Amino acid sequence: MSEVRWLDEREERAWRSLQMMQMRLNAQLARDLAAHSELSYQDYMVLVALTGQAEGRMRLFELGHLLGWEKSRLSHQVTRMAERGLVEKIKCPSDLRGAVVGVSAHGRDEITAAAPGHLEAVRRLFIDLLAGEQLETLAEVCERVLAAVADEELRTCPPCNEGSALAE
Amino acid sequence: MSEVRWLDEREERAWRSLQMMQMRLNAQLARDLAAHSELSYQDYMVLVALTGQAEGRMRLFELGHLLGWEKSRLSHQVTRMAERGLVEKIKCPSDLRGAVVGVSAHGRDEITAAAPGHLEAVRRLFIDLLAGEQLETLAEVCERVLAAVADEELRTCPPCNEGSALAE
DNA sequence: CCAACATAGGGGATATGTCAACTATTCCGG
DNA sequence: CCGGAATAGTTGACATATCCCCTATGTTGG
Repeated sequence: MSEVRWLDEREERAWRSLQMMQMRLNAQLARDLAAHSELSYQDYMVLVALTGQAEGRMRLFELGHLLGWEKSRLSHQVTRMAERGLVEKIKCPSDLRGAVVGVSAHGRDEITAAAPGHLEAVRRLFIDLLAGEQLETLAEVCERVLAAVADEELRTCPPCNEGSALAE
Repeated sequence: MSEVRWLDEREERAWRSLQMMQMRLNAQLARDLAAHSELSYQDYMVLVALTGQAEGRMRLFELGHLLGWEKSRLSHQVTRMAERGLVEKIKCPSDLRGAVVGVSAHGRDEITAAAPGHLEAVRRLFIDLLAGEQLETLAEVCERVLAAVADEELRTCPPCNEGSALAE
């Protein structure tokens, strides 16, 4: 049980500005998307993932992995999108537990209309502000952190809660 | 009306990994906090802000600026926290429109108990994974983006909606 | 002093996220 | 071929966020 290592000035600055950026940037992009289309940011991400697939459709759990979403969130989201006619959901013939989601014609129209504006916003507020080297460093940082998080998710989530209770 | 400039591989990688990291890292930190304390991540942020103040209290709108939250969100959040006894809210004597929020004794206990564990998680999953230079670059990137977002917020939000309807 | 506007905050309706069951299949070892 | 574990997805309750409008004060120019 060692001393608490508080963040020093540089660490504090990086951590705080990252959190701030996340919140503000996402909020702004979401507002922008909402103002120029009928899609929420989440709708947009789902449609991007689907239209990137060969036939514009994929298994729900694959979509979940791709987006990094929990299955429950995805299920609710897809249900809502299906109600609005943005996607279609059918039972998977080869695995009766499963379902396949696909973009509908309407969904394609919406994403096609929204994508250029959104992309522009992403460039204006993010990509085009940064030098190539900064993008490079950023990606390395994110991937490093992502790996650590994935590692901890494994150790904490699925079959854990047993063996060694850390400090309880 | 120029061509759409899609993201190239490097840009795509940086943007995608950033979004992925945001989601996963925050989710993991929130889960960790929930598992080891009675506080949500949002509760934690409010309490950190308040305990950083001279008397452990501040005006609601100042807290809002500090956290970068919208007033409505903050109002709901503080109301809930007050119901749980984590903070106290009183009318501001010098400005009858306003309110002052302060940490309660219970709130102090909770954050004191939760802080070391959370800080450790932040180090384990983020800070300690990165070199000093990476932290430096990250902070610069975030601040640059933040400035652009703040700028756009000004031009888009408060007294806008008039003058030139973009494409409607 | 007053009218018009700005600011601080509240609150409801609704959209979305999270958690913890729960069902239906599929997979696997014997 | 069977029974148990794993997997895919759903669902309802509840927590939280956002939108938009409402009230009460302050502030200011005439």
